[in-house]
Amino acid sequence: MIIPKKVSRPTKAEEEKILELEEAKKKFVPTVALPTKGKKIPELLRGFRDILPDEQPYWDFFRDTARSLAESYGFERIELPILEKEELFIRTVGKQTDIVEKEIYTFEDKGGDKVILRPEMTASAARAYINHGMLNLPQPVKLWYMGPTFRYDRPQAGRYRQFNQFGLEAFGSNEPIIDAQIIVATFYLLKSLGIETTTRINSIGTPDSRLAYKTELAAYYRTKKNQICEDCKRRLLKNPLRLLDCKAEECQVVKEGAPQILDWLDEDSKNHFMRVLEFLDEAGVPYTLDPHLVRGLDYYNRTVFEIWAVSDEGERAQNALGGGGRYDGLVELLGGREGTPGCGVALGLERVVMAMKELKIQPPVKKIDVFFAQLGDSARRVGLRIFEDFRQSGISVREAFGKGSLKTQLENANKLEVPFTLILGQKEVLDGTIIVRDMESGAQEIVDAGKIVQIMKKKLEIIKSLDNKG
RNA sequence: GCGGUCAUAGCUCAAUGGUAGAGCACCGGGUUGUGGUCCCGGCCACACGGGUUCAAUUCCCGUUGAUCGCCCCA
Repeated sequence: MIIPKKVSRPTKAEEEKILELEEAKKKFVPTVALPTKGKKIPELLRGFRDILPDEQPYWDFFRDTARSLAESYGFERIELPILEKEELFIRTVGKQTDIVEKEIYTFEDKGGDKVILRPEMTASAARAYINHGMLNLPQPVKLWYMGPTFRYDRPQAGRYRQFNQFGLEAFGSNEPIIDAQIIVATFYLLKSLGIETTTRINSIGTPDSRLAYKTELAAYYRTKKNQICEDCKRRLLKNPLRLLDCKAEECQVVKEGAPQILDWLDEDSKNHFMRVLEFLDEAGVPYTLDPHLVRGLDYYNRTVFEIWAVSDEGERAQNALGGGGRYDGLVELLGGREGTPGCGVALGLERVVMAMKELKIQPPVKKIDVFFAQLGDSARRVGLRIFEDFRQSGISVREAFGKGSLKTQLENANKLEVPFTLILGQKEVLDGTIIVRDMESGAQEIVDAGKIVQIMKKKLEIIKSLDNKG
């Protein structure tokens, strides 16, 4: 026997009535959006994300490590505006680059200025160097920065439209040791976080030699046009330097016979590069020579490099953690003193955090010392003051004033893995006492509420000294 | 900007052409004020829009988003 299941669905007439009602609602309550059948939930912009509390330990770990490391290498913090004049980046990053051609957020502000959400920070740093006459400071001027940057790119793992960069910049010295120091500092920064890296490095010489090489390379590839893949045919027209990056099998033979950029370097650049490598050898920092490495920003010259995580599973990492190089023409290009050299690196923080997670690196967690549990309003009132006493004496304390039952509060305390919970009820308030519960053993003692901070201080010290021994 | 894959609770995953289940998480309870285990209950979802159909979470199309590759980069 087949029993058709009854499906309730409004009839035409009913449907019309519903529509009518909804229209009426709109008219009567014009300021309030009424939830209808399709709930409208606010959505994030594509490529943007929230960094939630549970991810913050990774970020704190990075921030703390980066700050102390940068400063121990003599870099000083600079904060740069998020919005800059569009022109700044078109001139420096390069009009033809993908970053400027398709990835920048630009708009006109109310005053009619063409502004841009910064796609990177090196240009801003150079601008600041000029604006504030930093050429009068002892050179090199070494700066570090951290903050959000924006590129309107297609989002992917480790690639967002708003992402955070950390960077080091050194202006005013063309010594190869500066290039090396920046690479070394970056290496040790990531190492301190538990990420082993290797640096792919190359030299692209001066703009002139680079151009000459590019022409030569294109000429070579043009003679082999029928042996290369479709992608490469496109690259040949658009960005010949990228030809050397091709992974297609049919292109490998052609690639091997291609001219090498190192052969086209001028003597000074070649020398400079050799000395950078010598310094890296001396520092014991691993690197791989990568004659195919080119960078997409116009301002680079001589040394260019990328930082890659070394992973056990071979080449799983798709993205470099960071990159950088020398930009000797940048300051002058922006109208600063002729011949002011510079060199820097930038790390993509989302990528660093991603690497930490993949490598299962545990960031240090800030431990809570004491949980304060309360029962009833009088206990809460006293609790507020006790909480403040603890906070001011540097003991980290957590509470759950919003909770009523002791059971729930102890559950919270348990999840936080605190060593001690303080329990304050009606009775204790009247007696001027407070219960101290050892969460591991469950042992409790009743102590004088007036001395609670000193008592807990002692107990915590004992625990800490035991931890250090064990 | 181009191509492939995908979209079910806060998370991880089921099932189904007849409007959906679990585990974890969250909230509450297992008699008076005691956690880590256990038991009970509650909350919460078919991304959005359209089409085919008596009926769509399921099939088709579009949108949005994620993901992988290209491009590029951090």
